[in-house]
Amino acid sequence: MQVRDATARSVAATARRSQIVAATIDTISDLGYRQASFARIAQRAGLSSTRLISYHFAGKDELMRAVIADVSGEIRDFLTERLRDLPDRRSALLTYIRARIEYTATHRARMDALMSIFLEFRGPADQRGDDSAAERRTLGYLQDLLVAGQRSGEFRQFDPFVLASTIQRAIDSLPFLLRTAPDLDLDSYADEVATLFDLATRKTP
Amino acid sequence: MQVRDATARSVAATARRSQIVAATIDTISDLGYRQASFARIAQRAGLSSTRLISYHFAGKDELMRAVIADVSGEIRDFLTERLRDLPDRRSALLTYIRARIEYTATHRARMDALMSIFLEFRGPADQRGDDSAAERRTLGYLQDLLVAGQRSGEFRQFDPFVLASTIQRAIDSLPFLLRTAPDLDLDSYADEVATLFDLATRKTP
Amino acid sequence: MQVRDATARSVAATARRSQIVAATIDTISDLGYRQASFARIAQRAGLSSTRLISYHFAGKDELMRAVIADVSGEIRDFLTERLRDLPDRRSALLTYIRARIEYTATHRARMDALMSIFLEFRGPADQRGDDSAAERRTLGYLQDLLVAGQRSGEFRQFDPFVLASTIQRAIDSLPFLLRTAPDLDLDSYADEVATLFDLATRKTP
Amino acid sequence: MQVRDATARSVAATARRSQIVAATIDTISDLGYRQASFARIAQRAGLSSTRLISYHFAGKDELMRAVIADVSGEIRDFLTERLRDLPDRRSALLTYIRARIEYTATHRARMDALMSIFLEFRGPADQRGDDSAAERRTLGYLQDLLVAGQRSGEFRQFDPFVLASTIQRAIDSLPFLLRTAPDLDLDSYADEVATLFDLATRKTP
DNA sequence: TATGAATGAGAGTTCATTCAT
DNA sequence: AATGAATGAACTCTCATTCAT
Repeated sequence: MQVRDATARSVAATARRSQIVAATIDTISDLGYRQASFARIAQRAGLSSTRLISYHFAGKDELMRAVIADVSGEIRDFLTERLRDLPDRRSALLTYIRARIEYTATHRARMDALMSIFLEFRGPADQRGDDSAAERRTLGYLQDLLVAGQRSGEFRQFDPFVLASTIQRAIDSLPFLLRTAPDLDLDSYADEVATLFDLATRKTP
Repeated sequence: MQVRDATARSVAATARRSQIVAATIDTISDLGYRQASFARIAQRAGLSSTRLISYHFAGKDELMRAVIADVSGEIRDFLTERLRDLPDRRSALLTYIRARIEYTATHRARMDALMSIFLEFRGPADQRGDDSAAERRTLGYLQDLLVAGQRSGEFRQFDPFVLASTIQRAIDSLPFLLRTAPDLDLDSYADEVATLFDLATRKTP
Repeated sequence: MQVRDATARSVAATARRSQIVAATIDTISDLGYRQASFARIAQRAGLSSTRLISYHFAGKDELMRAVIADVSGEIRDFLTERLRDLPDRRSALLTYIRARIEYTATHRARMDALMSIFLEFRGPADQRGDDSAAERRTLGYLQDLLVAGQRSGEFRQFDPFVLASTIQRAIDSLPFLLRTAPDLDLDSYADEVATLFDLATRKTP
Repeated sequence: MQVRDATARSVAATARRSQIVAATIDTISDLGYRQASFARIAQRAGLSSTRLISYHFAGKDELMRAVIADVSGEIRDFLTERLRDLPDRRSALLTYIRARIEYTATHRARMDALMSIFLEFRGPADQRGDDSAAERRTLGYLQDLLVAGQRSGEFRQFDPFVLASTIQRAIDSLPFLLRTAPDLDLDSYADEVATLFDLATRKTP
């Protein structure tokens, strides 16, 4: 019998799940999604058998969804905190960009794992429509922000979808960039990207 | 004895390799990298056994490298043709962006497969250093272009690496964007992206 | 300490056992014996863990034996009631056939489960000798009846074992027949089978 | 790559498949369907790994279908031979019954395996509609025979479906009967069953 | 009377690759 | 240039059961 009902779950079970999720994140970050088998995750978590993972998660998909929920929930909280009380859309946009980059900088493994999973799930095209909910939500936030800024006259006229996508990709791909260039100065990187999209969105004088 | 030396290869062998490479591209594009097993590729190529693939390619890696060589070679030719005789760096940048998007639009499966492979190879960090040669070459071209434009005074001062990366990602991620939005109008998409990066690079008035 | 001695069992424990037995019957009837795992039975019984089943029953075999006892006891009572005060063996035989079919018609799930278990238990030849006690008992009843009828001159001379087996199978297989033909008219089915075996057993004129 | 196309298969592959099918029949007959795992079948066939079974058969279902095809094909040939040139329907019916019983007597393991598979496949109700094709074909033959005999005036009026089912079950259950009574005299068994259904079908004088 | 957590054994299946011809 | 047969390793997942409380 497995523990599948998220509403009622014991403290011990929650702790185990967290432990497994953490091991999963580390494993994916180090070895990539494909190498992150139950066996390797169990090994890293110090578990004697993969069976315990199957016990706590209905399957690999549910485990990955748990990772997504865990990380993207944390990001949401982080962003919510940072995006509070901002005077205008331009500040919101630039803060969003900087905050996302900062989070990536300070949570490399988590972001790396999250993006690896997204890529993997997006794999067999259209097949996993529902799983990218969190992703679409974020894209939606950006798009809404851009539209609002256009309406308020802060931004020039552009296609909000294209801009939002481009911004999103620029940030989302940072974990992969960090693999090739782990010593990248992320402060100046954030400055550059913020400036880049500021220039790309502001009303041309 | 197997045929692995590219310098001396018969016509028949070359044809077989091309056939397998084409089937690989289609399979990856349709099912994603992970589902693109030798069995599925062989099936699509109409081969009775996976053995024939192993015979012509030393391993999965070599097969994927062959796909990369095939597609990125074609892209290089396409770009070389388009980027000839341009008056200035700005034209070169915008033409590069438009040309890459056009190529993606007219060769969806090829680009999808190429990007899927790049992502997969990039996976187990640092492990596949050599395989992204083609990728770095492209990034290098963009970076050189941007640096030259800055020197000539056409572009503002920015970090060429960051800009080049962002442009690259915006274009590279198009195949994945097309999975979610296959009906995207790629003409206007090209306009938007070109404008975006024009504004982001030009000297602020 | 677990409760396995049928002689002393509390009301609550008995109720739980009945609940589990009922869920087992439904599960087997719906999904077949093989799919009737503890997990699925627990789910249907509304239990949070398979542990509770293991607690009340020493193992899967004991659970199945409980189902057999439950259902075959009910059948025995039903038949005892119907077979009371019959004038001759012929009436007894025809009434037995009709009563068994009627019980099957009005207790489809129970009979389906019972027969599924019998078939499963009979599986690994000779291995489960003791479990088919109830089955042999029924066969014995039929056989005794036929022998008595032959002695009294009501039936012709035939091998009582063969006849009893054939009658038994004709009735026992009804649940499986109902899977393929759920809309079978069981009244006329009973008529046909009763007539069939009446003709097969009566003294040829 | 697996061998799945029945039309073109090498001699060696056919031999291997036959060997595996034979081992499967023995295993099922000895241990029952459930215990007949690939591991046990491989062991009995003298193969070093279960992998070879998976290589020759797409899955467990295909293996079982191969067993069904093998055995039921043989039965069909056997019956076709026996049922040739019979003067009337009554002879056909009695010959059919005797021939089926004789085949069962002389091919116990094969029939045992066949019936075990049928029962297993029939398991998850309705789910495997197509697999019992061979079964329905046989039932159809019997039913047609009975109808023809009624039209020609050889048989009394009864429901052909009920009679056919009962005859079928009486014969099909013989392998299971043989498990409990392996020393059953099958010659006299055949006599009894033939007489039984002769009386049950003939026109009452 | 009941529970959550954990377990070892085994299942079928997929994978890229190799042997011998 | 090509082939059929075979392989070992690894995969996720299910099973009934037991431990400790």
